[in-house]
Amino acid sequence: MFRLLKREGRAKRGEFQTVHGVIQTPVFMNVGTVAAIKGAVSTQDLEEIRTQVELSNTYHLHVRPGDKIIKQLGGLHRFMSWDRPILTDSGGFQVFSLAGLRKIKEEGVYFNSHIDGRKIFMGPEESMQIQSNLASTIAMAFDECPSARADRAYVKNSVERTTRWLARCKNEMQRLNGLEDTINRQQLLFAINQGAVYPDIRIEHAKVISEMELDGYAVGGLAVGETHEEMYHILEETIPFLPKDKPVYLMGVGTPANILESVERGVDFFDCVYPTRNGRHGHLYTNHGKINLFNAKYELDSRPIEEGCCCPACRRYSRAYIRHLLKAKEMLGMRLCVLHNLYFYNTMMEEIRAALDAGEFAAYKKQKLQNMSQN
RNA sequence: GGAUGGGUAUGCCUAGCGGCGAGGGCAGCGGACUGUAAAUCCGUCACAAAGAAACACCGCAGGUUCGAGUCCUGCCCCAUCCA
Repeated sequence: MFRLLKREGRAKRGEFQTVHGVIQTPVFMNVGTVAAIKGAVSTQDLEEIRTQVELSNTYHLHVRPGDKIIKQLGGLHRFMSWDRPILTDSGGFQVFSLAGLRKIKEEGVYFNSHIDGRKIFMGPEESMQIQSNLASTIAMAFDECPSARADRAYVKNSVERTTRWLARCKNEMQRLNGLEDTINRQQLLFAINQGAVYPDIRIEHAKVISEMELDGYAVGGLAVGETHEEMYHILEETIPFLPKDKPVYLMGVGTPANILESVERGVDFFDCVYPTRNGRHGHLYTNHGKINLFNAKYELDSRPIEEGCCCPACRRYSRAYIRHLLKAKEMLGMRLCVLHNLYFYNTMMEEIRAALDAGEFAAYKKQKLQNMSQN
């Protein structure tokens, strides 16, 4: 399933086989929480900017339009017209991000819908059933993502519950994959390591879940308030205790620099809202650092966002024009910015893979970081 | 010429109905955002300034009052209507 092609230190170049095609790793998954990449991005756009995997969310799609409706329509792939891999997050992150709207119990989590306030219960079994209905390529285990500021006792408790939840997820997923009317009967399941910034809890949890034989292993609960150094330290401490023959997914991360540092520490999968959200907010990634197109200094700038960039925005439009679109709140402005940023991320991942293939990742990383810090 | 309604800070719009050192919105300028409750949020937006000390033309000029953006008088503009 996961084939290791090359190693450089802890960094890995691999291929992950799925029923929806092969994923070349390291990979950045493009985030489309509600089965849409915000910013009016179409499937055709994603093909053009060479997206490999799209990410959607269990909680959001359960609330609207409803996973049963998506199942009736043939699953998420058919629904959104995307035939390549899709990873669905389990709703675990919403336990964290919707903190004001939920209550955690052993059986699962009681949410109040952020759309209409109605009560929703989601536990490990429900999350698996929803993800099975969505028929994503990869399902994520239902976890709790504790805050970086949570104290040790809370985190220990929470992680132990997440482990019990993982066992339930695995059983339920096996059951669902065995059912006749399941759309994707080869749906994969990734476990999620937690433990906040406590290395011993992380390591202990990594050991326990490694023995449970999942298809991949995520590191969750990072980039939620701790420093970059703490995050890198946790990755260094934890990843060695995850299975060597399974992909490692760092959830929700991150900046281009975060990705380069994390690839070096053994991460294979990434996802982050930065390229899409920052794009919508006019913040653009370039090889010379990040620029904010809303700034007055770009008013008369007739250059593309980045010289030499082949994305749909840079091939035709100037910074001044895109700035105007953003200021005029024209949708095209956001769209072009989101496409540029996703293209930047997807292209950087291609460069990373090429560098790993060539055994030159260390040099590539150093050069890329140096370039990007110029601004 | 008459009637009515208005003129509020750096651009525009607006709250205000005797305690205002004047509230809000837009525009402008800047920032934040890491498994997306986010095309969102925050700051700034007269001058000066951490001081019981400084201090704005609320169209203009007077007046009433302890106190006026608010009330009164006159004037100047703007809008609409009528001659």
